[in-house]
Amino acid sequence: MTAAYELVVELGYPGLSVEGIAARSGTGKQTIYRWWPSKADVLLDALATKADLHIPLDDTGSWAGDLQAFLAASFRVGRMPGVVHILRTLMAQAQIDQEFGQRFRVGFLQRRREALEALVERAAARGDLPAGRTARLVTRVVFGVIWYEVLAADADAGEELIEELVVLLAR
Amino acid sequence: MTAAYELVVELGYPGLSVEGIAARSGTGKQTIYRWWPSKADVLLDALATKADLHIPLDDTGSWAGDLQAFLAASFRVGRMPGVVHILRTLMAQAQIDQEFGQRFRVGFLQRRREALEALVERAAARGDLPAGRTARLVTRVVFGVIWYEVLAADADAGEELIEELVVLLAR
Amino acid sequence: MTAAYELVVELGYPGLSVEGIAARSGTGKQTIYRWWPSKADVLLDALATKADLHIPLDDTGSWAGDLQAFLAASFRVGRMPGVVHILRTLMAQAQIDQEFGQRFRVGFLQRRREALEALVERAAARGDLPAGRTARLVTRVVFGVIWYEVLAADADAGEELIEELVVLLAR
Amino acid sequence: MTAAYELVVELGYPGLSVEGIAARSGTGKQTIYRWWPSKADVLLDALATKADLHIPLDDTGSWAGDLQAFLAASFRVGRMPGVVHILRTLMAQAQIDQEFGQRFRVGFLQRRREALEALVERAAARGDLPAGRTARLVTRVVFGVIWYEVLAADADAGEELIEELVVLLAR
DNA sequence: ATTTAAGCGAGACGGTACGTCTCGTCTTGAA
DNA sequence: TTCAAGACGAGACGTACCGTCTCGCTTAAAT
Repeated sequence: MTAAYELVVELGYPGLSVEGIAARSGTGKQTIYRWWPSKADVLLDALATKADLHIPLDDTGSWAGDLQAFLAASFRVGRMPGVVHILRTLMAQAQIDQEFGQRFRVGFLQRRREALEALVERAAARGDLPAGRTARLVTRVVFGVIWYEVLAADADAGEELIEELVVLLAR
Repeated sequence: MTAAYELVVELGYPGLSVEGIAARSGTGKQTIYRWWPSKADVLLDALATKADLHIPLDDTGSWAGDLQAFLAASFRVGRMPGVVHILRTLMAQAQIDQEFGQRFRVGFLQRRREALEALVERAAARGDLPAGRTARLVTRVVFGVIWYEVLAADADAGEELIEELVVLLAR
Repeated sequence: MTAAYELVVELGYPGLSVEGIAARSGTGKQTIYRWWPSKADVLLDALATKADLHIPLDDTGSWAGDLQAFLAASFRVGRMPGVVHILRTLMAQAQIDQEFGQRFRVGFLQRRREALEALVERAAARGDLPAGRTARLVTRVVFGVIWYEVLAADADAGEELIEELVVLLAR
Repeated sequence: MTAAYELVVELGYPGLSVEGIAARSGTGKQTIYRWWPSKADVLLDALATKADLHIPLDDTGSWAGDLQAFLAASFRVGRMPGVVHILRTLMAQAQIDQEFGQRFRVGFLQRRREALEALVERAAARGDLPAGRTARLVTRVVFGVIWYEVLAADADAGEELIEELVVLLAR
């Protein structure tokens, strides 16, 4: 079901209406309102279902390796068709719709931040985290760069950015 | 005129309608459409008019000092009432409305990026830019962190983040 | 069960929904659809059950007396709380819902017409029916006046109308 | 404009929706809501516009003649295609929708009643009104019979009913 | 005593229409 | 000639019910 909405999204637009989702998926509008509080939440579920957003947290043996893997996986997901478009839409809705914003921040953004924080803590425990790289700084820089890329960039980021970030944050 | 819209915005909402702006400012809707292609552009103008977004590019003598000044000024602007709300709304609209997105990226985001790039170039010319801090990396990190703060943060950033960033990017 | 719906009606409105009836009576919607083809039919049954609509056809010895008794009984029923409201609703539904209209006309209106016709025939047999008072004319006039009272009147009819009708139709 | 809705009505049903009226007439829904408080009021206007409901009140010289003319004109209007259907729908809505009911009773039913009352008064002044035919009784009987015919009859009334009524009410 | 089946309450489902809202365009009337 | 005021066509919003459709659960009869 969510898969169907995904399609709507890919073709889709901010001319995406609950009306349209219902028509496309062959359901009534009420059914959608029964399960999701807003169309942004449908999108969020669709994103989670369709694009498996799992970012690997396997121990590569070093902080540099872990960070490199994390960034590479993140950019790989972003290269899937439609994903960037959905991410933009979700972040936009989170600004516009207070309540969805809350859900999005807690259920999505914070969760990802925690994943990265776990990596940072592992590095700290391992002892190969350079000085001054607090979990807070690292998450802000990493997710800041990623989201800025998604929301504000005119050109694709490419591999060099990953490399530069790894050098910056892991020496 | 733009000043009046500002007020609308501060009181305002994403329940901000062209209808409402016109009523509040005592003009007809048509008059607004004559001057701005969308209500987001009104907001953008209002932001430029009301909140002087000038970021000082005066030479403080060192890259660390320049960066520190730049960041401090940026966060100071963000602490003005309503500004963060407007920035969020503009970025959201830029995702939703393709054409405004183009104008916003070129006329606003890129312009600020160029300001910071000028600082980086000055540092490079001066010779006190640490290795690996390309203009591209620095702008992405700085604006990434700022925008992430604006769009995604649950708590205020505070001064420490500035300090950490300066240390990170300027040794 | 029908008694419960009656209550719904008395409190009720044309904001009367099958959903509401089911909730109020503590049953499922399906159960109602199992027994009645539409909510109007529920109302019709409720009317028959709750308000005993029996109109006395006992021989009073004269056509004038019979007619007087018939009219008095009819108006008495109409003065029961809720009955007029239900009658209005039923007649309205009969106009809107073709199939219920059929059932209502045959099973309710016609039945009552036949009762009055029997009275007219008794009068004719007795020989005290004034000239020109055919069964058809009498039923149309009597039920016409009653229903016009129910559907269109702004003020209550009162006793004088009965008297005038008796004089008109029975000399 | 109202003429267009008339068409909707003639094809129409209680499957008549504001949505449908708007689509058919090439307007937006809001425009309809701007001008009429409910779709029943649209119908009422359409009836007044399309079917000229003027009932002649010319003096025929006698009460019997006046009444005969009034009844004949009324039945003639009722024989126009669609008119009976609309009348039924309006009366039904008047029962269901309190506020429209008020408007319908005062602006339509009462107005017609007054027209007939004028005839009765003329007859009284002329002196050829039989005893016992008060204005109230006559209007109730005449409109009662007409509306009963419209709302409850299974077969058409025909001319004999007019004749019988004239005899009954004008000797 | 166990099975079978009917009827039940509950309520999700695909739909339709509601009346409200805002959009961006078009039309007036006064200054 | 300009512009405020606001009507207009369009169409999405979220709500309310419609009538149909499973679901388990409870009886009650038939085995």
